[in-house]
Amino acid sequence: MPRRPSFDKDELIDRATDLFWRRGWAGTSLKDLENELKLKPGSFYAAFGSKDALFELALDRFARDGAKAIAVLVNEIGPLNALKSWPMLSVQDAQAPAMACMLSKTLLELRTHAHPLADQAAAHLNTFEQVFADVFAQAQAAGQIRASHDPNKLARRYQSDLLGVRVLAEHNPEGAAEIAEDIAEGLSSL
Amino acid sequence: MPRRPSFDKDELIDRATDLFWRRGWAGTSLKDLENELKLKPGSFYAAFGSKDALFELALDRFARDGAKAIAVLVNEIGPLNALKSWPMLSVQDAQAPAMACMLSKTLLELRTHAHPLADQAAAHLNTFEQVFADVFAQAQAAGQIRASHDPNKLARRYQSDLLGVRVLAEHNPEGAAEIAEDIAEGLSSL
DNA sequence: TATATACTTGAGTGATCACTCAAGAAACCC
DNA sequence: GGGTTTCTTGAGTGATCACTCAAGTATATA
Repeated sequence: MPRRPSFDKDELIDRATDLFWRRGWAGTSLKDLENELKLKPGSFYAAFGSKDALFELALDRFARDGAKAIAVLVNEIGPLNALKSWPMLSVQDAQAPAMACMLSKTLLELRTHAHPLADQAAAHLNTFEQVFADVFAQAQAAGQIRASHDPNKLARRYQSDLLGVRVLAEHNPEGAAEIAEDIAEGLSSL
Repeated sequence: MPRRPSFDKDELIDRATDLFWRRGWAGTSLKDLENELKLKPGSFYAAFGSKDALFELALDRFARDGAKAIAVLVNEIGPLNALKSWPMLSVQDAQAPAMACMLSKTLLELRTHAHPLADQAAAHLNTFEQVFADVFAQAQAAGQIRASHDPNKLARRYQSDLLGVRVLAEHNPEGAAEIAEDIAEGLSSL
């Protein structure tokens, strides 16, 4: 009996994620979303409920895709090589809407407004830290990194380095590539 | 013959800088500024011309104050100790409106909109990189860091580390303090 | 084909955005 | 104190914000 929607909701979330990542929360208007998703306001609200609800889906999508990419990389080239490659990949992804991490952009934009989406971004960042800690632990288990290091602390420093180089990449891509190389080299002496 | 303004423009710029640093560009409305600066719209526009013009003054103020603080620190405790202290000071400044650097916040918020203020922020970041390079060079001249290192590259990596730890500090102050300590320790082995 | 059940449309909501401007108030020189 | 000049005030500008909703349309079952 029901009429079926003419769009693939999943693909719409992908497109919205790109838009939000590039333009930020305040920088993306409903009109922008309507144009990008080819949805009239009524359909938009029927499908997603609100701009913030869609932004939350976009944060989840961004985090899910990132975690998946890291897992694939670990599987393909091993934990240490994955950690060494990731910074350069992050900083040189020509397809990415922005160099900086969407989570850090959201955190910086909304934290001081006490907006729930900032907490959501922070939670995802913590999850990534745990993901990195797991990969460091795997590298230790494989004898690639000395067991005396605390994988949680390595992960925290790694994430800090990653956040920094991705901010740098926004205005100095070449410099950022150099630093990404440095970060990778630094992992060799652990 | 002329009536003199009842406010100290310089002090108003300080207050505006705090507000912009905390809330960001889109997150600070004219109404916010009017409340904070106790200025009616007419006076505001007579004094500053536009929101963007004041934001530009605020970026300049932020950069000037930062450069001044670093210079004072170098003068008081020497170049290497200044570099070692700066990350922890940045991350633990209880008076600061936000942990993250105002320049990086502005860059991330406005770069993808091709807003002139993003270029302004990027230019200030480059200036800071040069300031750090000078301090590294001073540390080398004082024999505190090996001369074989390229001070420009050290400065770039240092700034990347600093940007990262200040983003981290937004949602994990304790972790950020640990990393700030790490960054300082890393400078000892140069 | 008739009917039920969605999905789609787009004009319209009040709120807020950055900003303007004309009129009034205050300070200075003579 | 008169006259000039500037500062201050605040109501008001059109534009845009996120969002609503009633009417129209398409699709599935019966």
